[in-house]
Amino acid sequence: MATIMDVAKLSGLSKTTVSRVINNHAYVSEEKRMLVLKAMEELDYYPNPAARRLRGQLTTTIGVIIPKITNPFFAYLVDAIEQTAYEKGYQVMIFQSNEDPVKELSFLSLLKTKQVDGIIMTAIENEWEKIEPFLAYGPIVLCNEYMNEPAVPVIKMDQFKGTYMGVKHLIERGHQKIAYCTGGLFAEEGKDRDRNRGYQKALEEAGITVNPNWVFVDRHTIEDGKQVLKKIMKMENRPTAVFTGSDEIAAGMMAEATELGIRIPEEIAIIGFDDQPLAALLTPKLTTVRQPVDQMGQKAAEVIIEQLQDETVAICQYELPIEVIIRHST
Amino acid sequence: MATIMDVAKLSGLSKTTVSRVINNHAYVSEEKRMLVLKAMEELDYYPNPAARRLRGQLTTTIGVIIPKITNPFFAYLVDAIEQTAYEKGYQVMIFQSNEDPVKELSFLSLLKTKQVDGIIMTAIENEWEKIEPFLAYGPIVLCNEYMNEPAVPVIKMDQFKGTYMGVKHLIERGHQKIAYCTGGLFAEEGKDRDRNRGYQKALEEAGITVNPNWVFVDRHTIEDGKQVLKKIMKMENRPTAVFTGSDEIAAGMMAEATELGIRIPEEIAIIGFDDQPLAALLTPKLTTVRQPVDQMGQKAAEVIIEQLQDETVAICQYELPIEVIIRHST
DNA sequence: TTGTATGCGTTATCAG
DNA sequence: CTGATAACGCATACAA
Repeated sequence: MATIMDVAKLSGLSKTTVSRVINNHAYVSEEKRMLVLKAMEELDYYPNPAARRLRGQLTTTIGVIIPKITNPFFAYLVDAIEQTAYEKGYQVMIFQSNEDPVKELSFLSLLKTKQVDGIIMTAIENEWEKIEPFLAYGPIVLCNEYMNEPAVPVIKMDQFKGTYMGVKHLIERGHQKIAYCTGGLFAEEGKDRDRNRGYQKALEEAGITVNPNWVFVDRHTIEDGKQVLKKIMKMENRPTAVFTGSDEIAAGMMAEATELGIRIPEEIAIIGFDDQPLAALLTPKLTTVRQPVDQMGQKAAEVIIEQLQDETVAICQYELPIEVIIRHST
Repeated sequence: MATIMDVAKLSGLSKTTVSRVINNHAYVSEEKRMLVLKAMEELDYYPNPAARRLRGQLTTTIGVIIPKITNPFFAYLVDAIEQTAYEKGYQVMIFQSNEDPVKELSFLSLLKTKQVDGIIMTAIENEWEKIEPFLAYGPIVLCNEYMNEPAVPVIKMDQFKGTYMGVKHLIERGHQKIAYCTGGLFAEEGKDRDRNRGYQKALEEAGITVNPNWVFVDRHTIEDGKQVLKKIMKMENRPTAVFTGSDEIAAGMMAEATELGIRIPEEIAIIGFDDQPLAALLTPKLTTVRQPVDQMGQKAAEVIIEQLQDETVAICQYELPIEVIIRHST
């Protein structure tokens, strides 16, 4: 590995001058700049990131914290971020928290030693009070999650509206008994709070009251979906439609329904969330709420890079549109 | 961030001694060791990886190069690797090559500056001659790919057998006209060569000759699958079964078949590859060749860590079992 | 406009 | 058994 010293020697100049051209400083004569550039080329020189980090420099590295890469939603999100970052000359490091707050904190602390210049968080496992101090070491951007304090840039989707529209679609189809399945809790605050409100609002407007028996919390996987469907089918008074928190859950429900010989949407209508490729492959094709995951990833990358390049840039919130894709499961 | 110097001061010892206890060197009295440990604890000290890297030290970081994270096969593979590595105290960095040889090389060169201690490659985009030199900087483990030279550890699955068994299953079901769909080329060497051989062997044993019109190369996506099915359906003399290179392709074919009102498996039987969660969600459920991706990822992580911890360890090849999961699409 | 000297946090070498 | 010192590669304050 060629070092800055090698370049200096070959070009007959000092380390300092070489460093200056690397970092595009002013006060370098065009003539010497060329000399340096030529030497760099010749030696295939590339600055050692470890040395830069040790100096506390930025290194065009951004970290992305995700709960789980096997969740397609996050895989696509990461892909979009990576794509955009790469085009702008940034590398991304992917960290799986597995929803473990301790891991999340340990990833955040990578900022301290400049292992990463900034971090995009796509979920939040800790109290904001625990996360906030890390801002001193580098920018944090929230993507797909948000806090009420406007201390950091946020890129999110209008989950309230998405859910509202999804449930409304069900109502328009004539359903009155609509179950609700969420990855979070059915609470005023915390995860999926906006979705919860969207569900409630839509029902309320139609003069329907929430039936707590039909609210399923903390459901994530295909297996969860299967269980939920089984549960529903055992109920005496059962819903005719269900709004789910992800296409996976919806897929699990559909698989179980097929197993049990229950017809969709005739006996039970199902709507998903995300619009993953999977959705269009199911039979019947799944009606779902599309999240513009590519746009979101792209925006998140753009915003954090902007923060990195210009510390004074304003802190904004971005809300991306969301839409219901009507197929054949409702 | 506390540094080694802070620890030294607090414990009343020198940097050197502190460094010695960090690295478990011999020749440190139990008494001072305790002093140091206590100070480290108190200051929440953690060695700066950048400094270590600069010194050319190992840093318990392993890199994984994958083509594309949105491909569920690789998402699950990465997840398994990450899980295993984490348990053993290693972090993993994920790099997407997007099948770009240049990117692959740039990731490999991270070894030079010890950004990563070792690399697991899950695909190979360059000639081995280009990759081989990087071995001088750290171990490389091949996972899901292999070269004929035994210079590096390899963890692979018996793709030959998997394909052979899959095609044989089709033959046992009475099919004689069996199409073949691969992500690589239908060549003696290169990507998917073992699968090609498995297909040929199974046909040969049954006295069937390969029909080149029924061989589809370089197919990867759901969309590709749809196209292939359309093509097949337009043929005058068309196959009654098709062996596909991935569950995605199979899913695409099935979706298109449903669209066209073609019954599976009656009119055309389809077998997938991978056994992704998706496979059991399709209608009919997809018969597929299961790849033990979790085991493979785990083994890959174990092997590279072994290499890292003991340079003299033997270079082995591991071949994992593979099986046909018979469901309802064949 | 250019160069010298210093320090970032570690570990290795060598002397005590 | 312990400690001072140099070196890893780079960027900056300061000098020239």
